[in-house]
Amino acid sequence: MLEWPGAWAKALIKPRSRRGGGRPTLSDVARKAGVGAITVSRALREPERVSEELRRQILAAIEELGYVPDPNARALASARAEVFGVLVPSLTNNVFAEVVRGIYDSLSDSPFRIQLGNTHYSGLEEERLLQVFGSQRPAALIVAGIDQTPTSRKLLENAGCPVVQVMETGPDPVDMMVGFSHLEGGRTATQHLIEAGYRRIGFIGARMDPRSQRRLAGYRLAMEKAGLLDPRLITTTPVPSSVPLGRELFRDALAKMPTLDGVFCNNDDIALGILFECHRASIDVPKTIGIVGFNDLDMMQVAFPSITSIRTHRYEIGRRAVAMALAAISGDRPEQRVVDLGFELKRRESTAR
Amino acid sequence: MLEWPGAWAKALIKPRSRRGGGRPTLSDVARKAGVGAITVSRALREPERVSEELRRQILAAIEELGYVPDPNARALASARAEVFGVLVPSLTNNVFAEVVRGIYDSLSDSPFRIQLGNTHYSGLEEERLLQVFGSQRPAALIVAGIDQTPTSRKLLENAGCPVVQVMETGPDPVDMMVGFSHLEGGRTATQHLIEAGYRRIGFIGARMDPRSQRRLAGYRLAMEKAGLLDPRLITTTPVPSSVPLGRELFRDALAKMPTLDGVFCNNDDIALGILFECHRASIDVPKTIGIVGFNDLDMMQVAFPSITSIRTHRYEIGRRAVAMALAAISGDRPEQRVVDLGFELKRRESTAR
DNA sequence: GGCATTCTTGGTAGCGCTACCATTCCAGCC
DNA sequence: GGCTGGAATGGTAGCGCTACCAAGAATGCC
Repeated sequence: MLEWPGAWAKALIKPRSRRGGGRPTLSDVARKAGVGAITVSRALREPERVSEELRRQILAAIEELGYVPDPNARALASARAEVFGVLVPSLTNNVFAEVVRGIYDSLSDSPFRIQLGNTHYSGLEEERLLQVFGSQRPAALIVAGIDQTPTSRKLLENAGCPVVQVMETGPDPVDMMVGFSHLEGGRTATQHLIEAGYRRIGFIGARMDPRSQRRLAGYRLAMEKAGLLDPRLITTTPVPSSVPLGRELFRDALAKMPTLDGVFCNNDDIALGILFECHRASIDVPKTIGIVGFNDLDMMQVAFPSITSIRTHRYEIGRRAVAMALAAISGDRPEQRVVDLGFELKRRESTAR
Repeated sequence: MLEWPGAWAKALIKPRSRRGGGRPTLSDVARKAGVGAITVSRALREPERVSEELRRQILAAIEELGYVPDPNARALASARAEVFGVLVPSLTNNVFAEVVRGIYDSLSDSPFRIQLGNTHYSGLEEERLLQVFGSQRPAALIVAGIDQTPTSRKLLENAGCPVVQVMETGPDPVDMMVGFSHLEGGRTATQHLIEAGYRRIGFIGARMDPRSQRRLAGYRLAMEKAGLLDPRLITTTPVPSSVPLGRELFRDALAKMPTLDGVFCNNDDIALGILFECHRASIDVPKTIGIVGFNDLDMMQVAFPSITSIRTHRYEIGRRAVAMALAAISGDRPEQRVVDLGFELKRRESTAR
């Protein structure tokens, strides 16, 4: 049955109903413009290699049909997706949100999409995401931090694309780095408290990720040098950071060491929690206690009293990372592979004794 | 030249050097497991349709080769990418960051990736991103807000996938909605101030996006009903919201209306800026001025005095949006297409007169 | 004028995967 | 015993695009 001659041919002729909603494809454009498909492809990707004349025709056809290239087909054919993979440990932490914003803003006018991953501060999760991202053959990878697990590091090295580690600088980049020294930041903050005349200076830190650990190391160095270091001055917890937690930790620290006269905080959330607790307990800032934060969120300058903090250039880190990756993609890898954007001590009322 | 018989055949045999770094493909797995390629594909996507025996062999081969499916090829062949498109107006606004976090957390164990877009509160940018996202044939779209332009709305309707509008509820969903009524939130906040005995209650708002407009509308309703409405009580600006801006706006409001005795703020950042300014100017909160914020960031409860705010369920909105989209994808579209997650008035010291 | 060289354009063959259909095999039934 | 129906498996033909190679046209040079 169905052995009549046309059946087989018919099946060949009908190109199978368009699976996707029938959106125009590159060859639709080519047909309309009266050129070969490959020429349309070129007109889109390397316009200078197509004659003025044809380019206009092709652009007109694209306009008329409302053609939009299929990124999946493009990625499959070229074995390279126009995607930046971005890995951050948190989406709600304002610091990373700003880095991500810098990345998005820098890439919004480019053909590149962004694949954002949240590692939840977990090395294992980072490995998993790197695996997933790698399967997409991204154009570049931007990862937060420099403390990748050996597995992650290998994945990054074999990614076959530019890699930028952000937020920190360090001695041994996988490829490129943009950030600053958290250790120096911690040292500077602590130094400032010491110079302002504080002596029993505590370190209070939540979510002690590697960057916080290095801030703590900077604190230790400064305190040690001044002969002020006392382990009881240090209060940390792995619990995620928040303003309410700052209050709790400050109470703990005070209970442990009632003569505390200054605190260098892990970050501004903690600092703010401490400030509020000082208000509540009628502890005078900066007279009785000096407070220094880290990151300098914009609320620090309007807090009352305004809070001294280490200003970090988060947005700029994101932008710079993209700029470096883009340069590497287009062939001229920047000769300076590790960029230190530094930080700035913002002296404010909370340490103006 | 090169006319010896093997030349042509050789070119056929050698499958052209692997364009991509030679990672294993589905047919490598199939060969290793001694089955057809399609069976491997099925074992991955519909395991129950493959016999126990083969499934084990295939899984072993996958393990051994370290095979990872290529999402681009998959998307191209099936005309459907395993991608959720997510559009938010801001990446740094804590509120949207929490929604996005909810979405990521809900999707982290699924095969779905997330394509995040930042509209910068611009309708035009939203249209552009919708166009771009649409070209990827996403599995679902999640967009913030209900005030899409007609073009955006059409793009959403023709997206050919589940669409969830989040953050707000409204009468006319494109497809599904999860959120709450900002108008009711504004009304409740204002009502609370009135009941607490405040009379010259100002509205202070920055970045007056549609949601803020509706909060303002709620404020108007409550004030009007109480016979307290006076246009000079309202201070707004299109400038992006921030804590420092809250301080500025409060000063403006006070200059305009020195007898102000309460403020309902657009959001918690503004409220915090006002609180700080009150401290600085020695204005007693809640005695001289009552303050109500919106969103209830966790710092509100530890501020001194703690700040009354409207608690919104941002994280939950993200999770719910994903749950609804996932249900729709798997065929059983939830019968309740508009989900109101409500809000909660958190009474605190800042309005405890 | 002949020939090499560059510029433009096109054809062909996949990229890695899945939709569609075909085939095989076996249980269950009249 | 033959037939139906379903389950398990496989082959084939693309999805929409680009890499690679080839060919023709235009240009330059001796």
